[in-house]
Amino acid sequence: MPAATPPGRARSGNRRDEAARLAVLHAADDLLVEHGFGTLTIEAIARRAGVAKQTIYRWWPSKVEILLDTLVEDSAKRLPAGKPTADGVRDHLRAFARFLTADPAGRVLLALLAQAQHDPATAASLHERFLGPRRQRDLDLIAHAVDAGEIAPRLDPDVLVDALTGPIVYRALTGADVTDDLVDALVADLLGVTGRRR
Amino acid sequence: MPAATPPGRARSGNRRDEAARLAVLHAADDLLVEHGFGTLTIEAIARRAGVAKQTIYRWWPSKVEILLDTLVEDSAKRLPAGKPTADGVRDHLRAFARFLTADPAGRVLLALLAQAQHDPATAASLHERFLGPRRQRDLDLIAHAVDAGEIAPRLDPDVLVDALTGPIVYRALTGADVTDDLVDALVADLLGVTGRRR
Amino acid sequence: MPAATPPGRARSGNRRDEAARLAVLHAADDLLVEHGFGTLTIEAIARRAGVAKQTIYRWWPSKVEILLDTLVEDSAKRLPAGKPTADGVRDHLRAFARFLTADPAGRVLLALLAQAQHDPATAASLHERFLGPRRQRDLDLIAHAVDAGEIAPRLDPDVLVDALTGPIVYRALTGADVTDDLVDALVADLLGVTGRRR
Amino acid sequence: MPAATPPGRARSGNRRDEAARLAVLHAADDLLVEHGFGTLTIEAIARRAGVAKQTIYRWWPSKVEILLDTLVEDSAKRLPAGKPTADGVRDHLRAFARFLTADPAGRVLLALLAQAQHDPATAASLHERFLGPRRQRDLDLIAHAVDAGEIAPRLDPDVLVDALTGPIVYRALTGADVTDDLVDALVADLLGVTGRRR
DNA sequence: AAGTAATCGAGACGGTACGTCATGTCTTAGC
DNA sequence: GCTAAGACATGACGTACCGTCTCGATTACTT
Repeated sequence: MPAATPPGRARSGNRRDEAARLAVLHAADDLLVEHGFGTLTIEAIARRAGVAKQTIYRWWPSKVEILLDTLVEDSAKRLPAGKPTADGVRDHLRAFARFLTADPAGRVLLALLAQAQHDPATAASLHERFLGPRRQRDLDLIAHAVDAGEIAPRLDPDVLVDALTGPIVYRALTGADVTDDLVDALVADLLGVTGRRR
Repeated sequence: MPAATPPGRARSGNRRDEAARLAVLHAADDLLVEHGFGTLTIEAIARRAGVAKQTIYRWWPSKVEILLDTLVEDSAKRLPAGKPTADGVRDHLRAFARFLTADPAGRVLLALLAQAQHDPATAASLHERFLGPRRQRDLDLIAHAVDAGEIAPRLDPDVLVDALTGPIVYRALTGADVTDDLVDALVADLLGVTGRRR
Repeated sequence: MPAATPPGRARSGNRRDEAARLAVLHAADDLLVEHGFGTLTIEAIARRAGVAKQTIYRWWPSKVEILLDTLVEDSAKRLPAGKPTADGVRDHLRAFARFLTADPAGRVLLALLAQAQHDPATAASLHERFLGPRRQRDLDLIAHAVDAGEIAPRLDPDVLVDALTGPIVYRALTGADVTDDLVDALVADLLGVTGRRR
Repeated sequence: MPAATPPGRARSGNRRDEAARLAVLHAADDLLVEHGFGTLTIEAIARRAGVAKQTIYRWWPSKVEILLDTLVEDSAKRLPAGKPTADGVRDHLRAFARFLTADPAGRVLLALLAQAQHDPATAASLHERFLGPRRQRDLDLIAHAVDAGEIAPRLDPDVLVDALTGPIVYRALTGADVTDDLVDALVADLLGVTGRRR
């Protein structure tokens, strides 16, 4: 039966095992959500993923990079680019707030932001692979909205991004909830919405 | 010579050794600043402080509580209450920004905020001993300034506190600098300064 | 009851735990006999002894030194000094042959002699702690027997010791048995027994 | 140019590669002499021989068998059969002593004899491929010399072989030197040389 | 003044996880 | 069908800290 699924252990060979890669990412994600970063050890990930420790060390330099991989993949799915309108910016921030507080992948971001305080290498990776690109996208979004005459913020764009993102992240970090009302209030106060949209 | 200082090891006895307590706090602080939270172990603190491990375990339930002790003591010295004027609020935030980015004790706060993401017990302690009291003092300060007619914010006080604190903390967390200009811009945009000021 | 055995866990403190020391020695001995040197790992010894790995590393630099400890202690019990007579030398060698082939501690000696081929450090330790002293005792025994006129070997003492020990060890190493008859034949041929004997 | 030596990697095909076989044997031999048995790993042999690990596993069941191959090939070259005279036996033993102490292949024999203590499979292979045949040749040599009236040993041939071989091997195992004088003394004392010699 | 109690430095203990290495099995792909 | 290359599960290595414990010395409060 040439086309049948090979019985038992059937992958492996000379090339990277995609199944193992995914098993590691999912195991890391699950363990983080279930037991927190503190007990998230390489050994536990390996056990949970049914993968050898060495397979993890072969492909990832640290558990932080595993989490970054999951963050980058998950955030790409869950955080689509916003439209350059006042509503678009508001929805973009609402989605980010929900991501941080309700999505497992948001827990990953908070954990990495935390770990970055303890470890410069984590800080560098996090900036390069997530924070930097995201900030650039936010800046672009705002610039486009300004160009379109949708918003007229009084603050410098570089400050504005942090004035919007900072409170949301800070609330998430301190365990407070981040409601749509809160996001809307920030948007209303900082964006200088023009025209018909209140 | 019966009254002479005994050579070598000389105190100890029935009461808590204040010198040991201070040695532990300073050792923890120093090690955090020098090598980061990652390598901050109880054993390293004990070594650096010249104290037995058990002496630490007798008085502190975890290294987090050691850091909280240093944070509470240091922040009381470095973060005096602000005056309920527009300038007072501005200075208060400027001092907080400087504390976070330039003061060793600020590094402790960032480390604890980070650790709180990994460990609920840290989160609880940090709220109870630092974040809660500080937020209350911020709310009081703002309320007094509003009562005095110094400021007229459009945002709800509870949101306002995070709108001011959040960006500062977020910048510190991401390693960006927090200039007086940035603080001033936030203050100007969010506080609705009245009267002679601006 | 002041003389009673302390209840529960009663050892430890800042002094070495004799129970742990013995547990390690016995575990090593047992595992060697049961499964051989190849599977004798520090981890297995720790598991079997119910002891932490670090406790082993604290006191022994390698598994070889553990075995040497058991060898030295056991051989002292099982290999009493012989009397400086022709019969004494014969009994001494018979006991050694039995030790090598039938006694678990003899297995330890063969394993160490083997390991010494693979590792110079083992060779050095084995000489210092066992082979050297034993050779000296053999030389003394022979010298006394010669002085007493009990034996009159034609070979130089230094050669004689190896001429007697070598065949016994070699037979043990190659898995052959070492009978009393074989020992007696060697003794008869090499010792030049004098006087009333034979 | 079809007949030219292909550049770079060039042989292979569907027959066993003799060059690879020799490379493995030499690599094993070299590594044993250079770094000892302890660091002699399959991976190291493969690296040194410039051969894939699997190529080794395909042809040899263990590193012991690799060494046995080198031992059998080398000892055939370096240990010619002795002549059935008193001098022949003496020269035979002198050559064996030199083989053990000075020849790399002798180191291989000692290593295998050692490994045989740790592993019954090694013991079996070593007996079958080296020790057994060699013992038989020794017995034959002695029997012929006795028949020829060259020697008249008092010991049983089976004991005699070990009485001659044992001390030499034992000295080699314990790192002592094995001089011609020592061999000659043993021969003189055990062989009962007759006739014109001595 | 003797006894009691809590402190301290020291460090051994049973554990868990670390990151590295070698094992022997397997697959891919070139010749 | 052989080869080199190398991914994989397994498991031991020796190290670092964990948090608990026992020790012996020291010093203060009790009677």
